[in-house]
Amino acid sequence: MGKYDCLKLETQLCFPLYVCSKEIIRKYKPYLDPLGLTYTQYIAMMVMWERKKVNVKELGERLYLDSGTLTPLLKKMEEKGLVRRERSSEDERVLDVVITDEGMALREEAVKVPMAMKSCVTLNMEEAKLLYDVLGKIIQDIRE
Amino acid sequence: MGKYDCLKLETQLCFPLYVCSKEIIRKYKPYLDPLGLTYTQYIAMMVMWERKKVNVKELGERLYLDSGTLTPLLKKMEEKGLVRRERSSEDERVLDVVITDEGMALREEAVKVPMAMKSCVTLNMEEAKLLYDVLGKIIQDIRE
DNA sequence: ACAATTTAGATTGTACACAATTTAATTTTG
DNA sequence: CAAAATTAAATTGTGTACAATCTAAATTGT
Repeated sequence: MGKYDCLKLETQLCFPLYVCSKEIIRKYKPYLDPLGLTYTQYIAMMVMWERKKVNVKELGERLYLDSGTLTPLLKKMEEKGLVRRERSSEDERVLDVVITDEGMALREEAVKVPMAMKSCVTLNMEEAKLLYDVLGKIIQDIRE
Repeated sequence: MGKYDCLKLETQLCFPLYVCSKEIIRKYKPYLDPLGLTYTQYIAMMVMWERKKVNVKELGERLYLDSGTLTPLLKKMEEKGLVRRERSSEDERVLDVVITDEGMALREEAVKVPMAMKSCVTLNMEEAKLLYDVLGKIIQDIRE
C-alpha cells in the first residue's frame, strides 16, 4: 500500500467510466453514419421523437448539455432538415425546437440502431439493471 | 410496449454512462484547476508518475487515446514543464515522454485529489467494485 | 411605471476526441 | 539489397463540451 496508490489508474472508478463512455459512443458510429447523425445528435433526436417540440432549456436539462453545446448542434440539425428552430411567441427569450416530418421519418431507420448495438455488449439483464441503477445514483449524488 | 420504446432515453445504458462520465469529469475541475491540470492531463500524469518514461504509443494504449489527441496534449504538458518529449535514439519514429522533476513534484499536490473526489460520491465498497467490474467487462467486450 | 434583477440563448475561447491523411523511419519481401 | 509494406507520430478537419461573457426579453421590487 504505497502512499501514491490512490493515483494509479487502476484504482480509479472515473477512468473506466470515461473509457467505457467514449468507446461505446465510438461503437455507435458505423450505425449512426448511415443516418447522418452523430451520437449527440442521436440523443437529441431521441428527445425530439418523443416530445415533438421542446425548448432549448428543457432539452439541455434532459441531456445535461448547455446552450454552448446545443446552439451549434441544433443549427446543424436544422440544416439537415431534422428540426425547425423558432422563437416562442409567448416569450421571445425561449427558442422552441420542433421536429420536422423528415426528422420524424428518420425514426424508422433509427429503430434498428439499439438492436444492433445490443449485440456488441454481452451484459445479462441483471448486470445491465445494476449498472443502470448505480449510474443513476452517481448522477443524483453529483448533482447534490 | 411501443415499437419505438427502444429509442427512449431511459431505456439506454449508454446515455447514463455518457452523462456520468461527463459530470464526474466536471466535478474534478475545482480540484484539478489549482494543479493547472485538465482531466485528460491528469490521467496522463497518472501514467507518468507510475512509469516515469513512456512513448506515445504506449501512453495511447493505456489511456485509449490516439496521437491526434495526445500530440497537442503532450506539447501543452511540455510547455508547463511537466514532461520532456524526445525522440528515441533506437527508433527515430518513436517519441519518448519523460517526466521532469517538476512533474514528479506535482504528485505531492495530486494525492489530495482522489480523497476529495471520493467524498462527492456515496457508493459503498460493494457497489464500487461491482461497477468497476462491469465497466471492465464492457470495455473488453467492445474491444472484441 | 420603471429601474434592478433574473432568465434564455448566443457567443467566445479553450480543450479534447477521433477519422483520415501525411510524413518519415523501420521492416519485410522478392 | 532495393522496392513494398508497415509503423509511429504529426497534421488536418469536424464535432462536441463547457466556462465565462454578452444580449435581449421578461419579471420583480419599490
